[in-house]
Amino acid sequence: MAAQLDYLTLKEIFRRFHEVEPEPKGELDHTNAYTLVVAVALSAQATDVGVNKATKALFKIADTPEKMLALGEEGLIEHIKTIGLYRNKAKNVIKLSRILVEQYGGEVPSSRAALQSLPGVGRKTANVVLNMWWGVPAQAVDTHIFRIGNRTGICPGKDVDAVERAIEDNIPAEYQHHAHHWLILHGRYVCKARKPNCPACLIRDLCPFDEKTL
DNA sequence: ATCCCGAGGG
DNA sequence: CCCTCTGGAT
Repeated sequence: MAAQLDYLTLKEIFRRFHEVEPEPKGELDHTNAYTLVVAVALSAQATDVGVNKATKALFKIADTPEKMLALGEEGLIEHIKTIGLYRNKAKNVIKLSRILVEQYGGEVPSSRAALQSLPGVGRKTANVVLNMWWGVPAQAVDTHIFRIGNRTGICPGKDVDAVERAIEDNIPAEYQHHAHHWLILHGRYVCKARKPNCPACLIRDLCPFDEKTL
């Protein structure tokens, strides 16, 4: 676990991220708050490319909780069988849809507590929805952010909660809201798990990892 | 700590 | 073959 980078280094790192990509977006396809929740829930331990492939047809016939309930668990499974963990995910999406209809008037709630009470929605998924849909500077720590946070020292921590705190406590306030997407895209395309592409890295000169592996 | 679990890459 | 992918519930 790399040591926490200092404030000025972090400021320079995010200045560069912002310069290259002022408005970073996620890559999970969705058409409304409901399909966003479902897409993020489906994305656990799966690639967004794989999730998008499955939800393309699914969201054409079930882009509301009511329609998802009409489709049913078995019908849903047929659409998401190509995604990992599909049995648990199908059960959760059906249960979650029923709760949205019965307790939230078919709408997606805007509080973390309400989101996290939904089956299949934990802290990470709730934070993604809060950030992307409700504009809250919530920090969802996924596999990429946990890895590169520790590898680079941008936001190190022994578990995801510690990494989330490292982000909130150390990343300059003006970059908090978009930090999630800058970090995840950097982790996905450059600072990859297996073969990090250090020569193509925007912050190579500020990273403690590269010099050890050259 | 363990289970869930298919697709894609190396 | 093995590893990784925007985790969550038990």
